[in-house]
Amino acid sequence: MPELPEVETVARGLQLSVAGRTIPSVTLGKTDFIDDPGAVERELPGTRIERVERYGKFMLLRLTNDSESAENLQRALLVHLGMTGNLVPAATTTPVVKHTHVTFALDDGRELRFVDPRRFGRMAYLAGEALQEELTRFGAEPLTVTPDAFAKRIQGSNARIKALLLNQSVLRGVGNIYADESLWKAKIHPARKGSQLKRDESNRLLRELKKILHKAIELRGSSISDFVDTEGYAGEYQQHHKVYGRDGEKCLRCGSKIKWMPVAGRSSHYCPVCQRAPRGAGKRRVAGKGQWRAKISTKTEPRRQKAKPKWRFLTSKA
DNA sequence: CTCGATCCCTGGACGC
DNA sequence: TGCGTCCAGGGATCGA
Repeated sequence: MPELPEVETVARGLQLSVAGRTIPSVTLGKTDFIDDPGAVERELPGTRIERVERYGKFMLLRLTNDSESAENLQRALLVHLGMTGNLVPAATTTPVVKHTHVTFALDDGRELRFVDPRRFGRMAYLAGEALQEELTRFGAEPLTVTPDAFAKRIQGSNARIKALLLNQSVLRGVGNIYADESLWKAKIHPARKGSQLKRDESNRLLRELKKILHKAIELRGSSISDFVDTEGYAGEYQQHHKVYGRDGEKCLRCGSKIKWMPVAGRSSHYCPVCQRAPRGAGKRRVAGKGQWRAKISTKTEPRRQKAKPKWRFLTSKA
């Protein structure tokens, strides 16, 4: 599942493989994950992929056309890989795998294919102010944020630290795996409130998060299900996970049993001894009863049907 | 402000 | 073997 290191891996691969190429044409399959499919079909042909960057968990394909200088990169294709998405360069003779939803022809005869079985990925063509506006919705880049800025965002909130790490408007790029791993390394319980973290804890957390992200990038990310880089190789960081997916196994630091609890709607893996729980953690108030009950999952009822709101990059006001 | 619940989606794991 | 069911999870939205 692509988080910052996986997206960085793919972006670097694409920078080497497709930067500089022009897109003669675009072919769309299913489009329900595209903000404005018409814009992609209309605007992409004839543009050049100037460079490929990572922005949080997004990839930015910076585009130019003939009349623009490469310095004026006011157009971009934003691609979010969701959980199962990937952008893969391929020869046209390479068989098209199932769930290939977008094909960008390239001027060297190859294709860039967007494949995403679950279609949790997102794609949008944005230009000018809309592009700028979209990018400002996101928080700081984890690899470069200063300890001061990080502490300010964390300590200024009563939300739980796990939720803050996952919140893309606080930090951009951190997902469930690297949140759990960095909290374990920094010995901070996921349910601690941001405002309750001491400055040295906030510093430690950021330091460990950066180290983990760098190491994971070095190892081309974590391949949990079927993540592969641009050349088809799996990442290796999953072999270094200390808590993620290890519930029931022994803590590699103290030998206690790794536990699991839902925090911020996501499974959180932690060591109950190394990462001391805040007061009241693991309990919640049951509405109307005035009782406390263990928070361990009461599984949800069967869902009802509901109209599907079309996903938008920008909060639509029209 | 912060929370949980719900929805999107499909493949893989698991139970019978 | 072949069903059905549950689950994973990033992110938007909505109501509490």
